[in-house]
Amino acid sequence: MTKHSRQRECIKEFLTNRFDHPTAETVYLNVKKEFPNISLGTVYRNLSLLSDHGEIRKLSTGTGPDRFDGNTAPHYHVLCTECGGVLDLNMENIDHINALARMQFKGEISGHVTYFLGKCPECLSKENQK
Amino acid sequence: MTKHSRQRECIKEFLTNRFDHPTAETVYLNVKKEFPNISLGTVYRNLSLLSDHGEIRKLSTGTGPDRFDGNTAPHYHVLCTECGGVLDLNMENIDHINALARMQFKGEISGHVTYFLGKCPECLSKENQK
DNA sequence: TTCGGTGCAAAATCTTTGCATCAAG
DNA sequence: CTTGATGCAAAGATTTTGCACCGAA
Repeated sequence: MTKHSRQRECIKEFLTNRFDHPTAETVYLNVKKEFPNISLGTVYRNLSLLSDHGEIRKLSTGTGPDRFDGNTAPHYHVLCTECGGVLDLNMENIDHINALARMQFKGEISGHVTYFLGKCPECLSKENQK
Repeated sequence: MTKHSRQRECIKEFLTNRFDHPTAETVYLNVKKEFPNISLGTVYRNLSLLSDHGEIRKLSTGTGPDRFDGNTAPHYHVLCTECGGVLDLNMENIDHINALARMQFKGEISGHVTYFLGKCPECLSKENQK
């Protein structure tokens, strides 16, 4: 029931080649180069659709707009508290914390959302230069 | 430099006695009973201030408005994917994951944000009644 | 031809802010 | 008095949506 769309394909491809977890606005600005008439609404619609289909991942950072990740393999992120950037973290899987949560919870635990806070290498070195 | 304010005191007290992690809107509606003229803006300003001072905690759930917790002791939460409610989880501390993150990250890790996804006991039992 | 997708603009949702006035210290 | 806090309304930021038209199957 989902038809093919060149815009959606372009959005997905863009995300697959970016590793800085861009916002919808950034995706919009870039996809606009290939589709000058595309609208932000279409970008949001496609990002939701791709995310619902598990083809991309949506990241909510608690501050500012949501970000999107073309890498759907399980991994974690670090949110830089200085520049607001989001970096990948290839740390080992920590699904064992789900079991810890289940130990005292009377409902059902299906998973968890975790991201780390800190400073990215760039902001850290700028700081040390002072 | 922070002056005392009866409104802020009331907001804090309200949060201290609620355990369902209300949104700013809910805080507003309730504090309004005591201060009929209070405005949403004042509620937001005070929630930010209290949060900055570490007197309450702000919870971003990735869906819908932020929620606030009067309990500042470290603990985790479960977000019910059915009703959207947020429940406390008194599980053991998992700060060891910060060390795991540091193992491969070249920047600085200061902490983490984690919440679990699942179904609360109420939604789970309603589901089983079908 | 059919029905999902698009562009555009308006609306919805959540939060912040400017400003005149109020009240705590 | 002085200065932070408040109430109100307007503005901001982000995301969603209605609708007429377009394009994929």
